Amino acid sequence: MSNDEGKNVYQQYDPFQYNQLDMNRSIFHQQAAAAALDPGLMSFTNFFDTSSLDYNSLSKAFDVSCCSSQVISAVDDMSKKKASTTTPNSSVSSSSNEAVVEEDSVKSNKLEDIKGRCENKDEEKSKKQNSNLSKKKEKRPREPRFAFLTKSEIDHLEDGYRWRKYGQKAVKNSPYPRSYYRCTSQKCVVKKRVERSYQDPSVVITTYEGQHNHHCPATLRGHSAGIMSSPFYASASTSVTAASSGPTLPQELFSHLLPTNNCQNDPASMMYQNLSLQQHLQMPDHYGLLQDLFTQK
DNA sequence: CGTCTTTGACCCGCGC
DNA sequence: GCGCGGGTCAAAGACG
Repeated sequence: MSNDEGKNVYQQYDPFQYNQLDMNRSIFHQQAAAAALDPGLMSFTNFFDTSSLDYNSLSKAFDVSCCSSQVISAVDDMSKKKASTTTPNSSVSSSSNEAVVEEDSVKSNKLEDIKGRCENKDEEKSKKQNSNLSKKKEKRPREPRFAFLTKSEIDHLEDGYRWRKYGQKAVKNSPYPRSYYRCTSQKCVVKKRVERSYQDPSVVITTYEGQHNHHCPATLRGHSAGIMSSPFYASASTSVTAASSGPTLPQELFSHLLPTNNCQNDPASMMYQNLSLQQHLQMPDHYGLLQDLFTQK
């Protein structure tokens, strides 16, 4: 690694500082590693296909734009909802962030409104509702959300964190249910939804909401700890240039996505080091991993 | 016994 | 106002 520029690139990201690290980036690594681990999983081949993705939005959604904690929406809730009525699971569009902010204040007003109305309800129900409302009093802004499309037989992909399933719902127009998971770590409010695409049952749609405020738990089944170390694309450093020499991929994006290479003592990590990003980009048979990303108000 | 999943009920927002 | 769909709660059961 004689390239100073590359050095700087690596120094921008320390995979062991997960409490500082936004989830967006880590999930990217995890999914990437998962894709490398399991040949049944998708690679990033079409991830970088420009047909449907704006890389500005992409980099923002992954919070790769340095220190921004705010994820700019690629798809807000309303536009997503409308799109999903016709083509659920496949909508990709963009919207203004201002509109999202505006929706915030409107909703908070509505909340107050609803709170007032609920006061008149009967005792038993109001008991429960009051507890719910009191929770909602603390105007908890919706966390940014983003989704992954992953080709996998497994519904719930290991991503390094521990999740507790708290719900499952049938999805309209789909024979496959949607599962709701919450991060088991205390004070961590990250949630994720997992559902299978009805259009392509081999594709799992995982939607993350929020950012982990803790380290990735070390007590992972199997190899996930290694995945979390994210050495996966260590050798991709040499591929970045090639990848970014493509039509649209900004090197900056890659530089933020690439982890530092300080996990060499992790055997599980080592196996990824021979996989370059370029290799993945040259696998045309693989389905695109990330196709849709969006935030909600 | 602690942790996790299952599942029916419930709440809420939205469109009609 | 009503019905629908998404999201959440929480009791009960399964599991290690």
